Amino acid sequence: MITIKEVAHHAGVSMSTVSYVLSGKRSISEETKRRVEQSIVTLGYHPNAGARALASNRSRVVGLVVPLHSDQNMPIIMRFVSSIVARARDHDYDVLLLTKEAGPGEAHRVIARSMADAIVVMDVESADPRVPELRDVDAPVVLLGMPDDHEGLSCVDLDFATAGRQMASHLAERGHRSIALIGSPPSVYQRGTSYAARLLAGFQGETTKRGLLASVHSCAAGFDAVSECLDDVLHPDRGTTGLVVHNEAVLGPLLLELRRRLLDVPRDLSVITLCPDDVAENLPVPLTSIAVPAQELGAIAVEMVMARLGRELAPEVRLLQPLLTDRGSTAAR
Amino acid sequence: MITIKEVAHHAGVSMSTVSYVLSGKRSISEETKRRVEQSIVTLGYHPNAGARALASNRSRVVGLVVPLHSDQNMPIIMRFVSSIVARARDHDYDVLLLTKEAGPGEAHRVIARSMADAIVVMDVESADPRVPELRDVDAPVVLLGMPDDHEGLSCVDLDFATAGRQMASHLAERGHRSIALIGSPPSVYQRGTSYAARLLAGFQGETTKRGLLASVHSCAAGFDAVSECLDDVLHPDRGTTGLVVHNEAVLGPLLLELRRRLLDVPRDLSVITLCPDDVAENLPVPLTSIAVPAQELGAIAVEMVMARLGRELAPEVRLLQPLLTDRGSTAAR
DNA sequence: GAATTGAATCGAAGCGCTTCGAACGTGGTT
DNA sequence: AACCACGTTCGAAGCGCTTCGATTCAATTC
Repeated sequence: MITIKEVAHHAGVSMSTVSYVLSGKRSISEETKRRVEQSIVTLGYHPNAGARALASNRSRVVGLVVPLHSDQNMPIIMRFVSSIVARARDHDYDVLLLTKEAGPGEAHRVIARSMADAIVVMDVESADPRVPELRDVDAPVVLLGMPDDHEGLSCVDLDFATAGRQMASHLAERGHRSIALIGSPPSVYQRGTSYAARLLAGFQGETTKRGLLASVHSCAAGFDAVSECLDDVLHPDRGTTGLVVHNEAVLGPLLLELRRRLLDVPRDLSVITLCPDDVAENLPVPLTSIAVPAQELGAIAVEMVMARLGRELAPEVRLLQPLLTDRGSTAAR
Repeated sequence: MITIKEVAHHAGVSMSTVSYVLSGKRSISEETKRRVEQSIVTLGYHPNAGARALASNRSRVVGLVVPLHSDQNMPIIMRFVSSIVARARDHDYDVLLLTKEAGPGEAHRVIARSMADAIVVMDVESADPRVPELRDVDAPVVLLGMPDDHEGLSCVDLDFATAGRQMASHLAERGHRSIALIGSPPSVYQRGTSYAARLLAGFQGETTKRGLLASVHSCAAGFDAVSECLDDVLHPDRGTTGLVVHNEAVLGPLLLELRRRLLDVPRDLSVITLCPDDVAENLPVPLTSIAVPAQELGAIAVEMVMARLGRELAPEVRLLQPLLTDRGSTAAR
């Protein structure tokens, strides 16, 4: 193993000079810098992370708590992970993989052992049991998702309430008077997944305000469940003409089932949804949708964490405003 | 931060004694051990990972290279990740998340810097460009998947060739004389995904040996692609009566489309597939299938890596034998 | 009773790096 | 000519841990 000492010797300078060339924390003459960099390449030097962490009190690692068993939405979780890793690497940070399933305390463990400098937590729920523990973690923590009680914690999330409102408005403005929300399976609501509840609240607030007829349906994945759900949604008594779907897993089967029933989107039924853009684009019928900006949310989480590494910064909640893309799946009536 | 020194002082022993209590590498009297452990709890001591790594030359971290942008199969990738993290934690190891997309060299970087003691690489392809680089990594490396040229490398994978053979046999033994394989989209074969090619080879070997009529179809996800593919598969000239599906994403639409065409499984068409057990169980028609033993493969990868940490061990290829579960989706004819 | 053993513990030398204060020129000020 | 300031560089003191003799002491052996 090549050490900084050998590099120093090879370049004819002291260890500290090499260190300063690497960190840029003190000015070094061009000539010396060149020589040192040359030696580093020639010898194939790689700084030892442990030694660095020990001396500098910084591991250059962020811990990421990922829900690995989550029943659904793996692809979208991966988008988050992917953007978080990429942004962290931009800051020359690595990512330590912690699992939600391993329980709380994982975050505390890696911080207490100085394995990581900060923590990002994904898939945070309304009454997430991890939240209290996270408050006690002695390092910057950023949550992806917003628990009900987020006092003293930094969070990033999509503004689901506004998204709910916006989708309801979108239909209302096109003259729909009776609309339905197809949401996640009951388990998601029971678990108190905060985003589902917030979207629902926004949706209901808006429909109430506008005096629309609104029904809400919890729907599991699977073709039979979807078909059953549609029976309910489309019951003649309701006169439903617009559909808000907040359940990615259901979109494919739903559109198929509508086709099977010879119902055209948007002629017979307007549909708007919340899902990643490329999903909305690649459905049998492209859907007007609000995007889940996984990339941006991940990037912001990393930015927030990095900003809090050096200085003491107040906790902050950042709600990304929803962005609606019209793909023509909603019609006026 | 509580250090080992403070623990030692609190317990009235030397630092080394505390260290030996923790590592168990030398015998310590019951009495002393008790006192030290008590002090550790009282003071809330957590060993500093960097210092430990520096002194012991072991980071207790394994690097895991994950394909984060992979077009498909995120859920199954997560299963692998999940089992790898869990098994690594069993060995008191943490997992550093590296992405396939960040390029090769990531593995080398973390090893050279002593950020990790070993590397596990997922989603290895036939002619994986990472393979040559991995040979030069100065640490144990285990591949999940088997590149064509795996000399000098340790690999774990399902025996896809046998799986292909086995599925063909299964249908042949039930009297099917003309069968079809529905595989992954062309991109997967072009990319040279090793498992797809191996399954195909096994399938073709077996059908040839048995003198069956066999057709092979590459099929993209999406309902239209599936429908089109079925037109081809079920063309009357072929007389296809049995279907082998090696493309998880296609299963749902496929079964739906068959239902739409009023074809009953297994009465009109026998179907057998390779996918995780719970997927096979939860389809509209439960399918007879060969399982993708993600848990086991992940666990074995970790075992292999751990076994190679201390001693020098020869590279090894381990192919898990396929396990077929009959769910009644294939009939005799 | 001296010598031998082995269990239990201690002390100190690193592991490879960062960082702080000091030192050394050099050039510009007074 | 003495002084200061500044840009560069060096030396050394840690950072918190592991590990390798060395030491101690009691139990055993001859």
